[in-house]
Amino acid sequence: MAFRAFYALPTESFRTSTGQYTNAVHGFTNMLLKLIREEAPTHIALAFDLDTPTFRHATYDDYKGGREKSPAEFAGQIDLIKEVAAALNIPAVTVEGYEADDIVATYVTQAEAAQWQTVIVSGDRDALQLVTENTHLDYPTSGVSKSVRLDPAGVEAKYLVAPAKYRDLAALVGESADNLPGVPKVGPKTAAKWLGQYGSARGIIEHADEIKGKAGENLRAALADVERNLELNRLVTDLELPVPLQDCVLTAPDREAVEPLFDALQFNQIRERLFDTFAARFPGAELAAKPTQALPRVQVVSTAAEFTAFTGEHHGSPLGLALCLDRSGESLSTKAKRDEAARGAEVLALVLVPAAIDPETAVPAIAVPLAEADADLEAAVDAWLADPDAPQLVHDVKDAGKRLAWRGLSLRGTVEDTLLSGYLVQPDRRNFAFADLVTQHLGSSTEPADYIGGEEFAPQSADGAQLDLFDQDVITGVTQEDMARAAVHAMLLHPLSAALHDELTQRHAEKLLYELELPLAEILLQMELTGIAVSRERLEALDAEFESSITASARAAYAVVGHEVNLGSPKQLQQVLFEELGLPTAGVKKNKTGYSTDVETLQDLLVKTENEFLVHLMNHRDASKLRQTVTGLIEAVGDDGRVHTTYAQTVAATGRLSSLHPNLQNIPVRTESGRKIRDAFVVGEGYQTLLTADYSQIEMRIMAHLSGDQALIDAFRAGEDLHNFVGARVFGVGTDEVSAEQRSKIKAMSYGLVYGLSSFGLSKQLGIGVDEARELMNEYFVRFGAVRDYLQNVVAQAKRDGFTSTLYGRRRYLPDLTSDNRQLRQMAERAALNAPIQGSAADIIKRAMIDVDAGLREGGLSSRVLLQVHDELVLEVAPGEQERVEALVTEKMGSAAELAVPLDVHVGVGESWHSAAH
DNA sequence: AGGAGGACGTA
DNA sequence: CGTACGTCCTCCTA
Repeated sequence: MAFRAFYALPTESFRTSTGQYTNAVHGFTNMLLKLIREEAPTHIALAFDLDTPTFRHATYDDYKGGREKSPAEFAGQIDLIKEVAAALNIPAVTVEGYEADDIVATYVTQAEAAQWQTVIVSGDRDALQLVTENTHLDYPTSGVSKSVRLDPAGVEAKYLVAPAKYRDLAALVGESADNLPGVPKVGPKTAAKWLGQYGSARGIIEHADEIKGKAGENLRAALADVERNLELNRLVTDLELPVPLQDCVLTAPDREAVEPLFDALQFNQIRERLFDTFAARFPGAELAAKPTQALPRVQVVSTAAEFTAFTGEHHGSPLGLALCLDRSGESLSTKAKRDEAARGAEVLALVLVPAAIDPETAVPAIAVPLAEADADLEAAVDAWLADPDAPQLVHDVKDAGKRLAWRGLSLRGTVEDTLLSGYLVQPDRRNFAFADLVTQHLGSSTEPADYIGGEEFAPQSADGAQLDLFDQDVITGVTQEDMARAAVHAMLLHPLSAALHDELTQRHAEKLLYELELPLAEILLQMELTGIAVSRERLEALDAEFESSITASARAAYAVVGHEVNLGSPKQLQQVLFEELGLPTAGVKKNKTGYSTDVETLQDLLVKTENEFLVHLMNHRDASKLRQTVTGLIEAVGDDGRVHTTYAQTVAATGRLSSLHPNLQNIPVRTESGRKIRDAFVVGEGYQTLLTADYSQIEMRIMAHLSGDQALIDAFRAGEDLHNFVGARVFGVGTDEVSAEQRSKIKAMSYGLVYGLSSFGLSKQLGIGVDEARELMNEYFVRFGAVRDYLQNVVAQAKRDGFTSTLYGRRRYLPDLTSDNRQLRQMAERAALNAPIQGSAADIIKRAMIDVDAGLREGGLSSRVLLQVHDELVLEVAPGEQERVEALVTEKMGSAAELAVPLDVHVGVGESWHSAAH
């Protein structure tokens, strides 16, 4: 069952911050609680195998042979399950030399004798032989959550024989899981037929001579196997058990035993379920989860006076702020539409809750129905939101700020954002939903019911009248439940932000939050709201251009093969390339579906065969990809003629931003036709020009700084062409004698090093031998030895600490560095190599964005930052400000960090993104 | 309808 | 067997 739980749940989602996987523990514990809840057993025991040999191994060397070693992620989870069992006072029984099944068989036999009702829960078919009228088997059908309950009739219906004869059937058929071969070509049906005729396996063996045909021959040849199987699959029913059956009484667990273990396992939701389960089973026991704070009464305010009275009372101390959003899009048919609706959902109401809730006070917390607010109330709310001395706690300030901005409200003065602090604490997490952070960091739930103590949530109107439950007209579109959820959310922001603040303090990351991420969120919000202007005409012209290119190359491709084929389908392409056209498959790389059809493969094939189809296919790929980008952009143009991306500030584990809806960080630039797309990003109405500013070779500079390699530092200080400089030293020639080919090799290697490139990878990329690549790397490291020392040291240090750090102290945790799985470990090593470099670059440009933004404000300039593309900023320059902005951006970006080498910034201006960059 | 897999765009 | 991302398409399954 533990193994089943392991395979049923994703390892990635169940991992503690120390790197221990817990998915099997989680699934198993869950299954156990469900059993206790639904079966209400009086007695319970768990049986485990040991990893030492059993008497069956002594009989048959290859017993259970050929099994794969259990995955590294499973390691330790059985022991943890045993610890869970111990905390719950449930015996976890093992017997030296025997298997779990034998333990089960012994208990069941004793229970039978006492005429108990018993349920066996096991995924091992050997248990089928134990089923009787009083002993049933829960046999899992998928994962650990679904199973069938088998009684004797059920066994017979499913396995064609009565439980008592199942052993005989299995002996004939064989059991692959135990590496026990049976009679060849004899499956359950034949075996069952024979058993019907001769009564038992013994009877069949005695009458083996009478059985006709091929099956009979096979049987006679396999008699020894059948005999052996019969011996091995008989379960032992008279073991000496360390815990007698009558001692396996289910009792209430000790909270003191459960809490520290579940803390260590970082199980929070399941912990509540556990206490609920046992509280229901043992009403007297003091088990219920710690009582949670009551939800405050929430007063719905409808006048500016009520609002300012409340906020005035709490002036200077932070209020938890939560929004009620329009949820009408939730019923849309597809996920894509629902997601889009959710992104654009309006704010209908906001709820404010103070840190200390005084139940005696007339107004402990308030809800403000924006949808119904009059101008005065709206103005009062805006004044409060924008007041820097009226601090708020928020989860996802950028999102909240954007939704408020859509209704003309500006959010300033947010002092804590639990999304951002959650990210800094665990940067590799993908999901920072508020409810998940609460369960993880506070161990409590966000369900309103848990805070209302069984009473219905009952907000009041100003005159103290209780508002009608489920009266959705109280606040337009907002139900009582919505409000209750928002109130819980706003209330929990206080303890959650405190808990996260503590964790940030422990890892010295407060500055990252307060001086980097939080101020940046405000800038990103403005960038998203502003968007970047595009020329619809240019985009549409490109769309048409790429479309005709697609049509032409498709037609030409069809002509070569003689029929139409979906060129966008790798599956159909495999058929055409390797079967119809008969292109050589030797050396072609494979993926899960067969031979790869990626560009690299197509290029290789083209060199080998010069088949024209490949050219048309690649042209088709290029044009399709470009068209996708263009169509996506056209669809994304807003009513203001601008494209508004959203920056994800808590996605990239290294500290980078990512861009989505649409992604403006992957607009083509490498090819000529791709660059035309950048020409469609233009300066907006009322502005003079676009300006791009990018760091040159920032990651290499960071590597020079972090490694302290004097040769590399000198290269940057000399201001020479980096790759020529490095090439000159590696190849032992003058700086101006480095050939173009040498330069490109050096360039590939320099960048590759930042990613943990191997000599194999380098050889593949450069199309040279592995030896030559290794030689090249050796030569490089002879000249730049401190780089090698640094890279090795980063990994070693990360292995000791469990995390890497950037220049600004941003951490990335890499538990896989100590994995037994070589592939996982090596991936983690490369990530460890890269994270400080990529992450420091991310820190630096974030710092620069804040400084540039501040500089623009202080200088009274109305130019603004529009985009960030990892090492590049795109600004929109107001008339007459170009010179000052150029100087400002160059200065602020150049001074964002003090490195051992200069930070070079390249600035360009132009009416489009493309022309500004060239 | 939704997920997996493949492919490919950026730094 | 080079890091970090997001999006699109096709194909398959529920």
